[in-house]
Amino acid sequence: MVQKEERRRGRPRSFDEGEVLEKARAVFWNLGYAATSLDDLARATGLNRPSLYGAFGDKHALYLAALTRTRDEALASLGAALSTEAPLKAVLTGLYGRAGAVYRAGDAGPRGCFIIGTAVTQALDDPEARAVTAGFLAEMDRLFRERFERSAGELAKGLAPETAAPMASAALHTLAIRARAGADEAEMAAVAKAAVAALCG
Amino acid sequence: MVQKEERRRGRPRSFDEGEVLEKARAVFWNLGYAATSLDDLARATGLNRPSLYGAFGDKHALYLAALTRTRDEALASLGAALSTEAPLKAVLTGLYGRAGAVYRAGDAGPRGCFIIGTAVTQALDDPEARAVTAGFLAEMDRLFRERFERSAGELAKGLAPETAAPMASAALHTLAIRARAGADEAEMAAVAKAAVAALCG
DNA sequence: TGATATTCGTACCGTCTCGCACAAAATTGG
DNA sequence: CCAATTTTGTGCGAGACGGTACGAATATCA
Repeated sequence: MVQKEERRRGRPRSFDEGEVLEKARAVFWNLGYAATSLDDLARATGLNRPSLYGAFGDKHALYLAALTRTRDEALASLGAALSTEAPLKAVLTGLYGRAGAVYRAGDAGPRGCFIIGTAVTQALDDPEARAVTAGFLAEMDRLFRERFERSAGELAKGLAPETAAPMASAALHTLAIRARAGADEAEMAAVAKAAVAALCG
Repeated sequence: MVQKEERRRGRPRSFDEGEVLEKARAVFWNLGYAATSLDDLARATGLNRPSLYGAFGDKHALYLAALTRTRDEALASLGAALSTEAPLKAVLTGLYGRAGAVYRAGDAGPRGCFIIGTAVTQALDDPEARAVTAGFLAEMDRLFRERFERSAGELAKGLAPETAAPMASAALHTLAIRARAGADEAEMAAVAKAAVAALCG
């Protein structure tokens, strides 16, 4: 049974935590961690700084919350896409196409992948961001590898699952980078097609 | 004939512009553009802020100088590596191995590629950084493609030069990302090996 | 209704930020 | 030796930064 959240004692919150986190993430996504100020976040979420602070802790904690949430959502989405039992070529084509569309979206220009576009920069000086990033990359490799093991016959000749997996991840990485650098739809499609060709022959 | 730099009128500079640029780049490389302060740069270079300002302009101009210099150096190095006429497999293996070593170096931890690790984040809000990044990516693709066209027979069966090129670039991108996320030498080697396998069969 | 608990909004603190003004220092030209 | 020119270093100033104290507001509990 679903545990109904019991009413707490004091003044109720005037915002939804999830929505706020999403709006905050959008700002981090556009500007990166370091270039985002608490004022930017307050403006975007509609909250003022003390409320933000009370709900999530300081700026770094808020960023980490957005980061881990993104990691979970992205991996869930990737896992779902890879669990469909269509031909591998079709699965990958659809997957890369949808990823490219996400990477090219954004209110302030195409913004790539949140983790690759912001956490990688942050990773050197921020052990927690680095850990999330490393876990994200490893899990991505694992999901690809497991799918490739289930349909190894559809890989390009001579390509083992554990060899194809990091290259399948690499295709997503390069799409994320190229999108943020301003690649147009044609280039994104060409890269996606090249990845499928290299992986499936 | 080499134009001897004639002595200028006033007080001579007490520093070498190239060395300063290199030290400044190291700071940007570790922290990213936004998280780097002029004080950080002054401390690392030994100059004080007004000298830095006088020689390069503001923080953004200094970053762009470091960025374009890195682009030029990296592309020259890649071009040189790809112009050796050894077997393609050997060329790529050596190239990815050396790139991985560079990406794993750094006084404050493995720092990846300067452009991918800092300019990609910056790209969304900074048209000049985005332009340098986009040019870097395009030129990289071009260098790979031209080399592949010269030795198309060594590519994996069914892989065209213009298809293999973006994936060869993607391998460098993923190496840069993984290094900054803390990948150990074994993972870097495995990814490099996987890239060669996917490209050369 | 009154006590308690939680959140909200203003207002503020100390610190750091970038960029520059200004005078001293160091060199060349005459 | 003096004028002209350029760099150097101190030091400042206006503003942005992250973070918090505190009282008002809004809810539940008894």
